[in-house]
Amino acid sequence: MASRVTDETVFDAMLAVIAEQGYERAATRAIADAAGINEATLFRRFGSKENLLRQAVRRNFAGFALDLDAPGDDVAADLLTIVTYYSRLYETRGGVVLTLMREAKFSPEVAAVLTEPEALLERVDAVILHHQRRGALVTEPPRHTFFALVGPVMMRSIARRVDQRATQTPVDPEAVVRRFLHGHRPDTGE
Amino acid sequence: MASRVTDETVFDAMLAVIAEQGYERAATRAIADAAGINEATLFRRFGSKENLLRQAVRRNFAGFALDLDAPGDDVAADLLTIVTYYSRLYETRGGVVLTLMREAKFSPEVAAVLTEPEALLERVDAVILHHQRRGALVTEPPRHTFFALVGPVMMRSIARRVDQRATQTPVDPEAVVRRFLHGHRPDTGE
DNA sequence: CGCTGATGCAAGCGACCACTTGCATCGGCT
DNA sequence: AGCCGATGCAAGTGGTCGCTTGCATCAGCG
Repeated sequence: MASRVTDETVFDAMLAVIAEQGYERAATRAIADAAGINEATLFRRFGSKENLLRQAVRRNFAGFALDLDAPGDDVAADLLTIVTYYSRLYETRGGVVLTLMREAKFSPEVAAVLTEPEALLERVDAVILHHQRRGALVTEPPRHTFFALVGPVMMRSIARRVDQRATQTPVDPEAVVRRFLHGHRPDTGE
Repeated sequence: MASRVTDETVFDAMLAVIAEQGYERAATRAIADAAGINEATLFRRFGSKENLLRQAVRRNFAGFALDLDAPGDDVAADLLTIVTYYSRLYETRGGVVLTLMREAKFSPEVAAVLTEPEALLERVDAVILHHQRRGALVTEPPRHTFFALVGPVMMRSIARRVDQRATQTPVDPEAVVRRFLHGHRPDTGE
């Protein structure tokens, strides 16, 4: 009874519009149109643009569960879990994620919304620390390790959206982990 | 005669405002204030916001020359040149570069301005290809190599501006290249 | 000294946008 | 059937912003 057009539809519409316009440019009118509802309805249902974003982010990234609770003896396996998660995220929602990350800098509105998904990073930190202590990874601030691991994935996602000539090939998480662990020299014993 | 406030001052002001506000939010009024001139003067001198951006970018990134014309036998040395260049760029102008890259996606105005600095990437491609053919690098699309190399640097620059808890430590280009070539396993012979 | 051209100032125009409001409509519920 | 809440529609409000304009000022140059 809530509505003929579900909230999920509106969330998807919003994320889609943000992906191609950015948050600020994403006019509530355009979001409403994309969702197939009236702009007034959108405000009656969600109150404000910020609140709509918050709900959309929450509902969308809650689904992306990262199974990281029990880091084991296998570095490669754990890193693969991480890379796979982020490459899937960037593959499906890359436009939104990057836009929001950037826009958070100057929009407290956006920043406030992003605090929730950021909690995920702490769990990643823990896993990396675990393997550093085991001696399976170079010791350095875990965020550095994280950036080195995920940076390539993320840059390809950025490039796909900026550069025409960039590869459209999706990232191969196994290759990323292998290169990360063994380096980019050919035939180094892999 | 030209003016008491130089064009360079205005360019710097614009890039500074963009770095913290983004291009769209960077109000011409705010730029003019930051430069210490009147908004009307700004338009009389530069015509439009887009043209101002173009001149600012041109003048600012022309200075960043990349010395890459003669790739040699030393992969590490050539990669170091590349990483050093980009880490310097992100260090000093990271806020602007990333913002513009992202905003280019939905603003043809910005995209048009960025075509010039993009030419640089082709020279980087050539160097990477050269070393791939020499057998010093894994063979893959050169842009992939580039992303894997520079991704970590760039992500740290992004993080510095988004995450409070991120490292403020500047990137060490030598370490980046070493890890890139040899991987993140400790003591792999290096 | 008188001209010229670049500047500052203040006001305004037109466009866009988040958000509101009043009213008619329509669907499900009792 | 009759009610009620959610919707669509259209118009509007107030704010921001790119850009313009008219006028006064001020510096350099002959």
